[in-house]
Amino acid sequence: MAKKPLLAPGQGETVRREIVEAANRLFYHRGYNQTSFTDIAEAAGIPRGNFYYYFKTKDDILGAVIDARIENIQTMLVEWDAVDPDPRQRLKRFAQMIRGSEKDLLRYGCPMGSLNIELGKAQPALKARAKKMFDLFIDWLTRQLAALGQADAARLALQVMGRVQGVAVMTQVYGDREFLRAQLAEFDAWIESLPAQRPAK
Amino acid sequence: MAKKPLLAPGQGETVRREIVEAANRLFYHRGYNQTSFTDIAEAAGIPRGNFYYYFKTKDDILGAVIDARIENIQTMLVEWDAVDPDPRQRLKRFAQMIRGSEKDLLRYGCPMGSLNIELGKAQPALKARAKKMFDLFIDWLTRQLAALGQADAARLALQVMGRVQGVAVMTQVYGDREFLRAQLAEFDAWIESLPAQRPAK
DNA sequence: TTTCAAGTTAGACAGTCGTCTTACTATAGT
DNA sequence: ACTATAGTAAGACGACTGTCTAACTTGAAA
Repeated sequence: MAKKPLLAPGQGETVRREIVEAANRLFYHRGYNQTSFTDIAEAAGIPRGNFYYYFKTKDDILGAVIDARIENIQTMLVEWDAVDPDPRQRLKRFAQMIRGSEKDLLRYGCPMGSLNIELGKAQPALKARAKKMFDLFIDWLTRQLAALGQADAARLALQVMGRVQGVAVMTQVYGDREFLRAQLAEFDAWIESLPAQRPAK
Repeated sequence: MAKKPLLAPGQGETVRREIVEAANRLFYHRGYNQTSFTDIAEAAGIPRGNFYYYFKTKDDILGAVIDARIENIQTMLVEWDAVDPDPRQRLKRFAQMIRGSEKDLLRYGCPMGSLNIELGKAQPALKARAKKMFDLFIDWLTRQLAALGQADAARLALQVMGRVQGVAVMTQVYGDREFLRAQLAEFDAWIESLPAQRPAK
């Protein structure tokens, strides 16, 4: 519900954002459980004590981080939809976005996948929230594939996402940028190969 | 080199094995960084103090766990090769193995993938060791695909492994056993579709 | 029977973790 | 000028972390 700490529409809102940004970065780079309050406070440039004013628990921070990621994804997807009316071009933009984060992918893997895997091991409540990031992409992919006339677009979207996740894992495990590029090229080709219209029944 | 703590060919070797087994299970279920010495000692049923006699650091335990996993994988692959001379049947056995760990996959993801992702974030030395588990499968897959006459078998093996990893991630994220089964069925079909001989040049 | 290494056990160690309390400063409305 | 409130800052809290020491028990060789 209320995202604000108590009832403050003041200046501290920017501090709060800085904390979330720092935590977001650290959770991605080191993992959630491997990031401490002290780490975040240092990265955000605020004393550790000030923390509790904005977030009561570490889980709260993760909640805020997930919310921020979800919002970022949503804005991104809305923008894609606004810029490209053609679902095929939108899908290509999706591949392009992955290319754009090549460097991070090699080092840290997929931010959604790695977080979900970490939380899935022993923090079911937190994982449930993190899963929503996937939902956004899956729904968006489903819509694009359906617009291209694909039957069973939802199932296909899951498959596509799975393929992307697999590529992300292998890319991080082997630190192989060529593999990533080749797989993305294949993905592009696959997008091209999709029929333009609903196939004749 | 020396796997034994000092120079002991005595009884404590079984205790050592129990520690490694308990750690192996816990690292899989909770993650490496999320498992404490105390956890392992409790699970292995030995007092915490006895630990240091067998392993000097936590990293040492992980090393032993990885070694154990590597040995398990190797024995498994050798057995597959011994039982089935046909590479196609061997590949199906690979799919069958994944089916057999459905329950664990749903809850904890792929033990190789999740460990590599966790260690890849900030423990490069340990990750390098964990990567060897992947190497075993990749090499084995390459051999089977080459035996089936596939050109560029190594690249294809990477792709297959990537696909499996992607399925594992999605399976854990969505806790969807039907998705896993469907994907494995498709994998089986793909294996069947591979040409029996080297294609005419 | 003595000896000595293999293996066991309890607990100390310093550091870090997430959490929380308390006192402080700044500022805007009255 | 006074007051209420938003926000800052320091540091204590008990629990837990990985590591390490030192005293102990066992069992077999000498």
